[in-house]
Amino acid sequence: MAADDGGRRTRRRGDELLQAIYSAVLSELADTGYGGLTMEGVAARAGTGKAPLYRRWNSKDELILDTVQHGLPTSPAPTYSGNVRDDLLHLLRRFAAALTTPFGGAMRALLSETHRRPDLLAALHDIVFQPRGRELRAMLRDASDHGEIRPEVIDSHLVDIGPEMVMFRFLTEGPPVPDQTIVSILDDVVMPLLRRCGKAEPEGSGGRFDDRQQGSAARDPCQDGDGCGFLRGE
Amino acid sequence: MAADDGGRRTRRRGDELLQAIYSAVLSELADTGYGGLTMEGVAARAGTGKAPLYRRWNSKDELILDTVQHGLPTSPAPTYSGNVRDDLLHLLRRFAAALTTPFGGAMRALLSETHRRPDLLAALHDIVFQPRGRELRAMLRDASDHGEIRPEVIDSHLVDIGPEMVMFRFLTEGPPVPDQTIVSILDDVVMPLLRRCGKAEPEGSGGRFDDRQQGSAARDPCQDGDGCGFLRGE
DNA sequence: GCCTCAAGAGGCGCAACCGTCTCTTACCCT
DNA sequence: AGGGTAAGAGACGGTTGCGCCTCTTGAGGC
Repeated sequence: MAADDGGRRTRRRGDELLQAIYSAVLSELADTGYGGLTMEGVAARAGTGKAPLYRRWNSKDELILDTVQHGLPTSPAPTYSGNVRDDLLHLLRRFAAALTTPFGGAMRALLSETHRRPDLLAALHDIVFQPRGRELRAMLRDASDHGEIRPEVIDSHLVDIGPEMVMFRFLTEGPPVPDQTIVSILDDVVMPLLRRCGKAEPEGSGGRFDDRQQGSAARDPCQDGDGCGFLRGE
Repeated sequence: MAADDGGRRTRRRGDELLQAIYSAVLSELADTGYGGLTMEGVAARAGTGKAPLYRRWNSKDELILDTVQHGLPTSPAPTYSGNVRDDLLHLLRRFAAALTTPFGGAMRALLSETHRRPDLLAALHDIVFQPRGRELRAMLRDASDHGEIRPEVIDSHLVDIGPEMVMFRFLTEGPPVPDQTIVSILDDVVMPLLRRCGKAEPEGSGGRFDDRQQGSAARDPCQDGDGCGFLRGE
């Protein structure tokens, strides 16, 4: 009955079983969505029974949260090679490729539930967004040291636009994100913003801002140094 | 039992009832998600029974698709006032405000299902993305005629970045999108890209593109004139 | 004011899933 | 080798929603 074996004779335990369950949760999320995920479906896909699930987790929500915290695939940190465009292109392509795996479907399903599950949103930020944002910024710092990009953008949200737009295209058009879309995002949006183009001064005519709380954020977000996670300030 | 009346004595018919059902569907989508939406929940929230639902639609999927096609709230088309930044700021704020209503929650729920429901994705594009993209472009054409922005960006995806980023922030942080985020998106990303900053030429060193299919798309997307819907080419 | 139609309410059988449980049996430790 | 532990499988009662149904009653046309 197991989905991924033809007639396994061995009986898995411990970490091997755990990884199979995590993998099954991601696939179930991708296939059936958050609301459609069932414990029986996870058990069947993992080739196990419900008892091992309920022995480890008390509920579906706990299982999913734990999967986010410990069962998501990891990706290697980007490194600076001397050409920041090549590095970013590689990073965006890797990201787009990852979204074609169950990881992408799971992300889609999880994002639709974040307003009902703040703990899940926090976990996504802790596990996915902020670590990858930190790695990306470390790489861009090297690029900045070589004069390839403006240093002041590194601590701004501008850095995150590339992955954000790839993710957005994934969400609204589904995988795979075409390679030419990735290249366009990089060359038409990301590189111009990172390289030379400063921020636009609001038109000289009239009041510069009609906002209440513009402060420094509207002009130079995150200049305070922290508060610049991958997708949101922390 | 009805959610929105205290003890209605009247009995609604025709369009009044239809609108109540559409509204209930949107609220249910926002509250319970796509998988969590039930016909009984819709009926209860609309203050009606299941029979009027099944009299009009054969299934849950049909009801939801029809709601997308006929029950979504409309927004006034943006007009050019002489200052494109003010107009875009107003547009983005209006969009962000709309996302705090059940419309936003419904969009979140629907987007998580688009890979399973291509018809739904197509409906979203036909009803939401493309019409609004057309209106936005019409407004920007006026701005271009006044020399406020570069004319060549109007038929590119750059135009859509503003709404896209607001939507992305909504999806990953939940409503409401802070006003300073909107202002930052506008002044740090959208206006610089629309105004003066050309696209980046890939570094002179080495091969310009290591892509297979760069063609014209990587350098000047959508210069062919069509294929530039709000969120995707058509 | 009568008559028709459909709204509002909810019962019904069916199916799926939950969370618990029992039972057998493979794995691991000593 | 033997014994404890947990994996794999699935039965169970309970709950929930589906889709269909009936029934009563208010609304609107004539």
